[in-house]
Amino acid sequence: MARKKEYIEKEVIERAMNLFWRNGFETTSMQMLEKEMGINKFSIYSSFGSKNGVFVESLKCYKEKLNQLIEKLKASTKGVDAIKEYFYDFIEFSKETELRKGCLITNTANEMRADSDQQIKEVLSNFMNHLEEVFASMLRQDTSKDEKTIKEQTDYLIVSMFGLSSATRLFNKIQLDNYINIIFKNL
Amino acid sequence: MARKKEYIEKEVIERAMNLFWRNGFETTSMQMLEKEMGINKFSIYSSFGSKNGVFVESLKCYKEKLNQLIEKLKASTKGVDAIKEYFYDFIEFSKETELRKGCLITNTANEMRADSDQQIKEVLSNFMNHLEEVFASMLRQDTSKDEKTIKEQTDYLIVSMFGLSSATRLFNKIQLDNYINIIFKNL
DNA sequence: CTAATAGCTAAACGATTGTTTAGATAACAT
DNA sequence: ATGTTATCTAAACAATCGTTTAGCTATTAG
Repeated sequence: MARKKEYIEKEVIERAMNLFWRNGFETTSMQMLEKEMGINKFSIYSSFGSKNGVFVESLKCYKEKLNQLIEKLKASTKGVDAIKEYFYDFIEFSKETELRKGCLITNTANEMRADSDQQIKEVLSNFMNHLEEVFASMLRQDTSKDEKTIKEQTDYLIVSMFGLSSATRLFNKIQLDNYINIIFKNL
Repeated sequence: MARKKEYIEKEVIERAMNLFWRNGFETTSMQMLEKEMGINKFSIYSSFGSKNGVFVESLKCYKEKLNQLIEKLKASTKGVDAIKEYFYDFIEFSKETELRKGCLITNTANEMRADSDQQIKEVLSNFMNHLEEVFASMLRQDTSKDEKTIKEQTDYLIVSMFGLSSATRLFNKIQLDNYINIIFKNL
């Protein structure tokens, strides 16, 4: 028929994702996206519809990457110790030489306001629910725990993930280690 | 000499602070500030110099309010239990009927980027250091703890505060209670 | 080779950003 | 009462925001 795309959508979205990860949604402009994605505004809009569209795809891309860690977690039989390993895996995953990025999901949750985009909110809450289930099923590997304890500890771990995400952006390695060590003393 | 100001700077800053607290720095525009503070852009600029200036004063105002909780904490002799009380006091403090605001300090820390304003960064790190010292001195009330343990547990509590701040914005009362209960299980 | 068409470049869109300025208003010292 | 001057209102500033459009380019089908 006609001309072919000179870029691969998966590739340019990965670049966009890294930019959003570093700078957040509000601070990232279309101008910055053009430069980082290496394609024109027209191409961005024809592929993804809007800045929000680029962001939603970026979130999906991030979730896919994070899902590799979660799959490893799910495959383990080490119960709560596997969750501790996941925390360390996450630190390694979110580390960057120049800048501490934290977790794109929790960064976005922190950036969220009452009137923020509904679609993005749903992506976030779906992810949180999924992670919650995985944590719970890992905790249940210790059959001595009753469901009330499972619920309590799951809530504790989810909030701890938020603390850890902020921590990877703001604090040093020693402080992170101290944090993680004590988190799992309590379980 | 001439005309007098028709507003009190402390009062309009408190209104600005509440707006920043609800919406964050980036999302809050001068237009919104005008409306919320009830004064003209000209007045804002002549009193505070810039949007950044308004924000820095808002942070100071927030710190003053939070400092009331911290003073109560410092006055206590209940050691780690006093810190737990501080966590609950903070939840009460940051609660709002319509919207969950979290902590302005940690919200701002989460919004911070590599190229963000230096003055704001300093206000944040000063506060973090102060809170760290207070937590440490409360933990030292238990004389059986060595300094290594004090350092570990202080780092843990600081990061936990970040988790709690995000949590007050995103999660419900039950989840918060579960979180706080386990945080203090074996400190 | 030619016609059709999707993707490209680049300029422009209106709206809003933070900031400044010109002129009207009002309170003080004399 | 009057002149001085700080504060007010309101309009305008350049820059940037996310988004759209017009026209050139290049690929493919016939």
